[in-house]
Amino acid sequence: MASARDRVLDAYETLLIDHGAAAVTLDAVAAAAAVSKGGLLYHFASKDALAAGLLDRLRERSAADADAIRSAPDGPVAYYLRTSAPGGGVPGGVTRTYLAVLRLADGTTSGQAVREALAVVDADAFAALREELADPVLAWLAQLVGDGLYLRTLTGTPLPPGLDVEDLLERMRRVLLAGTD
Amino acid sequence: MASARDRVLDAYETLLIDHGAAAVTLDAVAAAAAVSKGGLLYHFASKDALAAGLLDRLRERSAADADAIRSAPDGPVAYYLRTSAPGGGVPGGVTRTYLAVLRLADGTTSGQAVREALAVVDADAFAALREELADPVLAWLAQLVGDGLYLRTLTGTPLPPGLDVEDLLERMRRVLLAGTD
DNA sequence: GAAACTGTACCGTCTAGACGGTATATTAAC
DNA sequence: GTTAATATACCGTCTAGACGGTACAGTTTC
Repeated sequence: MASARDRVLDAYETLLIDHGAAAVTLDAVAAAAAVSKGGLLYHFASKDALAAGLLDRLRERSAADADAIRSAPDGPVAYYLRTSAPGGGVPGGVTRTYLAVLRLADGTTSGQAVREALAVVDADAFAALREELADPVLAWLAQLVGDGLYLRTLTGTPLPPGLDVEDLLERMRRVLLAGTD
Repeated sequence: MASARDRVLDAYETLLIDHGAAAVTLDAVAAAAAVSKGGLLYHFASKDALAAGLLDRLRERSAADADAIRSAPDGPVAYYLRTSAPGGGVPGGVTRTYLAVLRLADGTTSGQAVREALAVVDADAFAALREELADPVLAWLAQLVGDGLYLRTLTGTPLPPGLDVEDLLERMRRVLLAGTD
């Protein structure tokens, strides 16, 4: 069994993604992590500290993902789009943490810290995409497409009927090749 | 002065966008709308009814926007991207309502209704974009770029340095023209 | 005179966080 | 080498405050 601290963060992510920020109470997180409320507060002294812990995890995983994206066999763009897409069941790793953090992106209290963490992740991804695409506008375009997919994953909006991510990838490849002329 | 009902919905939007869903209490909405709590509850019998009222407004404005997008001088794509972009100060109209509703898109209670409303708006936009772009993959691509901009607006993530929406638009025009061959 | 409010007082529920307690492992004292 | 002290990792309960919603009597607007 994973450490209690990790289990708490996992449960926090799950609750954020599946039931939204409103459903996230300390009691609910503790119950989902199979930890007592006292135990939870031992590891994270407050709800804000819990959020800060998730941001730390996001930064860690984003940094670790930077290596994966650079060494992806199909290239950064394909990797980025595939991991952003709603299909493929429950996302894991950075994507999961990223989606959970998006749910925290209110304008409230620690909202500033959330925005800064998201900005770092986006900047990392942009840098990784630029390794494949020298043209910054094209890299930005590719990233925005991926972000659009993220938004759909976040809201649960279905894909247009008859289309899937591979169609999109194929077209993106053509667009990007043509753009590098 | 606008009708109290409209002022309540305006205040609700503002609170959602500027301070997040957590800050939205009935008291806060009433105060921001310069309406008594009793008056608020006269128009919207519960918090759920208030959310439902915002979804109604979103559907109305989305339908009204369908006309605007079709008759946009630069074409649907340019219109969609420009109104999605974070720049240009506080957004108004559909964009504003859409961003507010995104903040409601938790996995909770009325989350199902929210997702359905967002799906309708997205389907409307997709249909409008397809009037300019016969190829569904290209239309989807254009929409995803716009949605990526929405996500940035939502999270307040800054644009990549040295780039703006017009750079993106110019590149999109080239991509889309090349794609229609 | 009805519709559209205002203003206030109140209730029940939920929640964050405080707090005190427990079990065990490690270290220090003698 | 055993006793004492300390640190770590929790558990379970309690409380003060916030929030949604009710109730209702009065006031303005048309």
